[in-house]
Amino acid sequence: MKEPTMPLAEPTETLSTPATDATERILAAAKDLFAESGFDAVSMNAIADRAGVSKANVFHHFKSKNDLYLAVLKIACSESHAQIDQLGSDKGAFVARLRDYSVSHLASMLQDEKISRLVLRDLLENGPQRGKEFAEQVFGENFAGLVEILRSGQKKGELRKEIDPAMLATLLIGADVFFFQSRDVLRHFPDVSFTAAPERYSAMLAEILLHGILPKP
Amino acid sequence: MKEPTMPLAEPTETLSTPATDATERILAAAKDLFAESGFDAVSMNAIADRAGVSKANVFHHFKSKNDLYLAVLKIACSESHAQIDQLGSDKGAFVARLRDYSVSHLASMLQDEKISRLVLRDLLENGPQRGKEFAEQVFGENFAGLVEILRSGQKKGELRKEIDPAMLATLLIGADVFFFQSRDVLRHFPDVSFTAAPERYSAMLAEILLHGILPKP
DNA sequence: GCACTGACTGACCGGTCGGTCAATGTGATG
DNA sequence: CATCACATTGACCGACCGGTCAGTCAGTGC
Repeated sequence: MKEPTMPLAEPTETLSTPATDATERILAAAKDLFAESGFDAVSMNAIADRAGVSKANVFHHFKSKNDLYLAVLKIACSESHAQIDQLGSDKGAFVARLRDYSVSHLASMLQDEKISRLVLRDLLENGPQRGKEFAEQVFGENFAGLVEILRSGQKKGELRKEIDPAMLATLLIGADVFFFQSRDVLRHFPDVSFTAAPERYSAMLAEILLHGILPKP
Repeated sequence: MKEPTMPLAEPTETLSTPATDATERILAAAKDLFAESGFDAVSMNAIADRAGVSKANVFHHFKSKNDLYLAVLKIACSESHAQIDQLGSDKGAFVARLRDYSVSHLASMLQDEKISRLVLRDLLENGPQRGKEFAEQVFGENFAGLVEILRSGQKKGELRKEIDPAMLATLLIGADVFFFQSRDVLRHFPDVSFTAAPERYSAMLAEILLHGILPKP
């Protein structure tokens, strides 16, 4: 926990860097630590140390620990939202779209692990609602978008009528979330061979689901 | 957080109850609180209060907070293990077995919510390994048992050869874990209709998977 | 020169944390 | 009754928590 690193990042930039330099360093440090260990397990001292500022300065830029956490979560949610937006491309056949969604969704989760962990932790924790609103909105739009894709496919007859789109969406997202959460554990099991190859996991997932989804095999 | 409840549970039993009365009350209180809020967010004072004893007495029966947590987790794991053992009944056809497993597994998770939350939290947390060994063992045996069922079904030709048993097992367990974790969130989504009916969720899950699994639809 | 501002800091606050300890009560054994 | 083992307790400790505060300092406008 002792990291007095980066006392001064780039001394040559002291004039060119904006006044918000410290604020951004604090946000970055908080993002890392909150994502890694959660709200309770991170102290303002630790954040200040990693950001290279004093604890009092953190309170100068953010009125409370909760405020800082909300700021971090808001940024994470907006970044998450941006990634999700470019997921539902309307091109191609339904099967291709679903395969694409499966691969892209998991890949985007793994791409910025910190953000995913941050949002997921806040969303699935049942403690005091800190910023559950933001996280739930992101998750909700993600979910609704997927349901929409499935429903449109269902109307065109590319998805069996008996299938509940919300159930299938839950299964798709749940499979990705579970992979994200448990890959470190699954890695220890001899039977599991896909923990290091998420794209293979996505492909197998789509394969299993499709052959139960397609109306005519 | 103020619950001075049960100062004396049953005063008539003071003699009939064994000397380990306090120990059991401490374990019960710790189980509840740890399952509800996790290790860090629970103080020894809170546990002592709920158990109706002094904090010093808790330290008399358990040498440290970590020790108490491990004791709770050990019990939870053994109970979890007992429930899992009666899951893999060898009777019936493969399809029925898989349907049965899907329903029973989720039901057993929901039956003792505290235990499930406790084990899952410890297992999926990436912080310091408190008792990850125990939780991982339980989860591992659960997983291995399911893989075994699937493999035997595959040998008899009741499961497509292209299917990776470990992948299918991950999907089955992951679907249940995700449902368990996110049902409070999913409940807020208008498209979702199964949050209050886990047996319907299990049935739909089996339905989707089977029609992709069965070699001849 | 001077007033003003915002970034920044070390020292400090009340409170809670996990953990310790000497003292007291109690029940069984002799 | 004396003794011993053990359950139980309130008082206490140092460490750390989130948060506050008085004050330093560099830059800016007049």
